[in-house]
Amino acid sequence: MRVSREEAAKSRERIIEVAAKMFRERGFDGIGVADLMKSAGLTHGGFYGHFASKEDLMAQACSRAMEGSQDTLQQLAERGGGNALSAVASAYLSPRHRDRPGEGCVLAALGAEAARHGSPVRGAFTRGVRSAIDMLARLVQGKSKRAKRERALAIYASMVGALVLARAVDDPELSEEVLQSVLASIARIDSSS
Amino acid sequence: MRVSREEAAKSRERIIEVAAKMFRERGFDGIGVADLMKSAGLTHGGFYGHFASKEDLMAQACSRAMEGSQDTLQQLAERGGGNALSAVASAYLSPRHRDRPGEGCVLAALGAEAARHGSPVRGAFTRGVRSAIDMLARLVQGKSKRAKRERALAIYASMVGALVLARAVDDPELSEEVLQSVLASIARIDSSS
DNA sequence: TCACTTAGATGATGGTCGTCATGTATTGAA
DNA sequence: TTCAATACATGACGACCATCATCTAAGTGA
Repeated sequence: MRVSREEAAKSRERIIEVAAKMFRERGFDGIGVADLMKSAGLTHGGFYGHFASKEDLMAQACSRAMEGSQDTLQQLAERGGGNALSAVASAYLSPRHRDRPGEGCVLAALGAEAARHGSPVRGAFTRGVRSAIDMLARLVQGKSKRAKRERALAIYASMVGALVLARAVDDPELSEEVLQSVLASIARIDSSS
Repeated sequence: MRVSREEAAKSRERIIEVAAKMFRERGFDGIGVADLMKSAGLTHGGFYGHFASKEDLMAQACSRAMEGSQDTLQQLAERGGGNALSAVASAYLSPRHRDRPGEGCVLAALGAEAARHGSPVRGAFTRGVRSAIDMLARLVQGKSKRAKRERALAIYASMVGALVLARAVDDPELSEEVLQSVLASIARIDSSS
């Protein structure tokens, strides 16, 4: 059942896209190659024609997911106008984001697991973190470039941590409180001078 | 090979202790029941005499790890004297903590994975988060109890997020920068009125 | 049009996993 | 001292896993 070059490229994209979503939803170990391929409308056999290994796909899926998040945040920032940081932060710290890990931040969903993997995966995360920091640094207030960057890092860390906490916790009220408190704190960090 | 009640209780403790460490190091899916039991000096057969399932052990191991972290932070706070928060934060955000997940914060190591599990595991996390917040709220400055708690939550989230970022990232310099920036930010949050 | 290439399907490999049934030796109670 | 209870060992189970060999049918370049 051969398909055209074009179709094959589309298949490859579909696999990466599906993987980017399902890894975030279920974790790297929570979904197997065969199920991934089935979700992309294929059987497991063709997998190793597209990717060197599952870890190879993991790295590519993480890169893809990072790019997606980057685009989303960029759009939020542009639409947010004068209050770009607050637009970004309140979308990131929304119940909607908390409840849809498959479309959300890769760091919050897979950061801890990524730490246990090799260079390809970690490299994707490193690039993603760098560009997120750069983007946030453009949105925060601050006297110097240095101060802005430091603030951006602190804000990014608190957003990621808040999402991890809000997801791990069983009590909806506590979960909500985490999101709200960190949102308030970010506003305070940004407006302090 | 039967053993005294006392010995059996010790075995049980050993299994929980080993699991608390290895789950944090390798993730819930990264270590199997058989290997866990071998690390505790036993064979896999006795496992289901002590625990109802692997998930049952996961929950108990997380509770145990939470208690351990709580004790560690408590000691740091007491020894830190007037600067208790800074003592806690700089230990939490140290390279040592980053590089030893097996003895460190469960939230940072397993929070994202825990979100994909059932009530027993999530419940352990909920209790752990609550007591960490309560402890931090006693260390931070603030006008009201309410303000202290909000600050404690924000600080906790930023610490957890910073550790996740610092571990996920491949570049040692960037990793160090994350820890330092968040440490500085926490000091600023605490001293701002 | 024909030969070559190749995307993807089928199926098998050896390994690991959680879980449970059974055996056995020792403890703890009568 | 005897006997039931039980902590742990051995071993097996069915399910799943990543990976690869092989086959096929259809696209591609000549």
